[in-house]
Amino acid sequence: MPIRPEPPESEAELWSRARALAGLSLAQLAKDDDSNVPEKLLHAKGWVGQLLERRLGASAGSKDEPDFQLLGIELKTLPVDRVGRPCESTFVCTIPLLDVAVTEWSQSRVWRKLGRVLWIIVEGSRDIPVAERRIGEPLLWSPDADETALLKGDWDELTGIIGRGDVESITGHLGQAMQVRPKARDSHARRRGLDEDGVLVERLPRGFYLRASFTGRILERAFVLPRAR
Amino acid sequence: MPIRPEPPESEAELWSRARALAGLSLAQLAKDDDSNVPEKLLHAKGWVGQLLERRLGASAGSKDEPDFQLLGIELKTLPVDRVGRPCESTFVCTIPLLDVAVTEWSQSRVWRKLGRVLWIIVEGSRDIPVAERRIGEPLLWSPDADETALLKGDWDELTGIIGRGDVESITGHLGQAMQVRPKARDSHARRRGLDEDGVLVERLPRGFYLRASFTGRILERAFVLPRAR
DNA sequence: TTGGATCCATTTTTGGATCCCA
DNA sequence: TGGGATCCAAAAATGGATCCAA
Repeated sequence: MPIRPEPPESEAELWSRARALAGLSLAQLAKDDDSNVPEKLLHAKGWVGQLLERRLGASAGSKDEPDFQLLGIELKTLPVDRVGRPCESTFVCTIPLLDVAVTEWSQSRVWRKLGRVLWIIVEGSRDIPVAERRIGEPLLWSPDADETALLKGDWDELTGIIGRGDVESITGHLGQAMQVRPKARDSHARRRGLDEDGVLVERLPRGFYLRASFTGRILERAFVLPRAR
Repeated sequence: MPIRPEPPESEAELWSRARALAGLSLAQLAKDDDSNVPEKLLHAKGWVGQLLERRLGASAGSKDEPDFQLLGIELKTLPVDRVGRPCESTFVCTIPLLDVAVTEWSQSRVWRKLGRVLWIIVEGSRDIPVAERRIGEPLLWSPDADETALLKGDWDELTGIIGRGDVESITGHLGQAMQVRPKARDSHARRRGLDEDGVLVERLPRGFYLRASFTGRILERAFVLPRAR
């Protein structure tokens, strides 16, 4: 009897569901889900995220919409180390190489996804067995003015380069808060893109990712600084 | 030990392979393929075409290229009735609703596919058991001036309507040689298209098809008229 | 540390077409 | 009768991310 709730009908309902999970181990969540806890995440990289999607009633599937469609809220799990700092970057979305350059920031997939996010903190240290890792506090976040400016700045810089057909020159070093990195089955994967002359060519698929340093500051703002006041 | 040849390296090699199949039954082909002959094609609509792809060494898979990539030749099976007339229309390609209107005929997927076609005639009467249906003569065809003009005329008319956002007004009645018809899992399927104002909307996916009357004339030109001279 | 590489499940798309009722 | 509806297999794309060598 797996627990598979209907989509939450309000932000308050989603929030209350998320609060109720804080402190539970992944083993406890998996039991209610009738799914087996993998020993390692190497061959189950999306397992934690999908477990939480089911448990919280996310409804978007693989549609290009926020996970909670009714509420316009995106769900992201955020693995943290023992000190509470993110151990990984956070995938945002794939990059439509053909038209990202003619898309306005306000109409972009990045902005649509990041406008409102339910972060679920999860222990991510590799020396903790997956089953014993615990869910932390949830955080309902929208970027403030500073964060929005950072993201838009990176967006403009990176999509500008892509629009010039120079995506191959982009490395993960670019972007203060958000970077562009490969997002593919492997380094041989190819999708259609544009070269410097606007001609169709095959390119390695890319995605936008939030740097761990950026999500770390989000957590600090929410959990650390308020207490210090 | 299924027969799975390498792609043919010349038109002559492909032609010789195709000639060798004339007169064989589908059961005989299936035996060399280690595949079972379906009783009806209702739930195996693409079976004959894929059987011949494997047997002849087609290499494009589901890429947007001619089946014999090296040779620029498209493979099409053509089911005919007892009198040798096509019993079905022939699917050409799906229609990229977003950009077909700004594509030149000479750069179109239709022209790339139909520039050179290896037609394999197959008995298609429903009262002949699938296993007993026989392969007919192959035909290596390129459209002549008249056929090209017909196709380009239909292309210009149909893509013009689509470009105006009027795809919903198109029925299978339009087009002399080539028509536009639904190409989808069912009538509820939707893809992105443009409305009259150029706004993104969800539309039923469509494809280009050759009318049976058009492919019938191709066969007449190749097999009937020469003998009558 | 972290940028580049990779992994799984599921959905969507593509290419192969034929079915069937008004 | 043929235009609209539908069917399957396989490949590609998407959304979920973590791994690991330098």
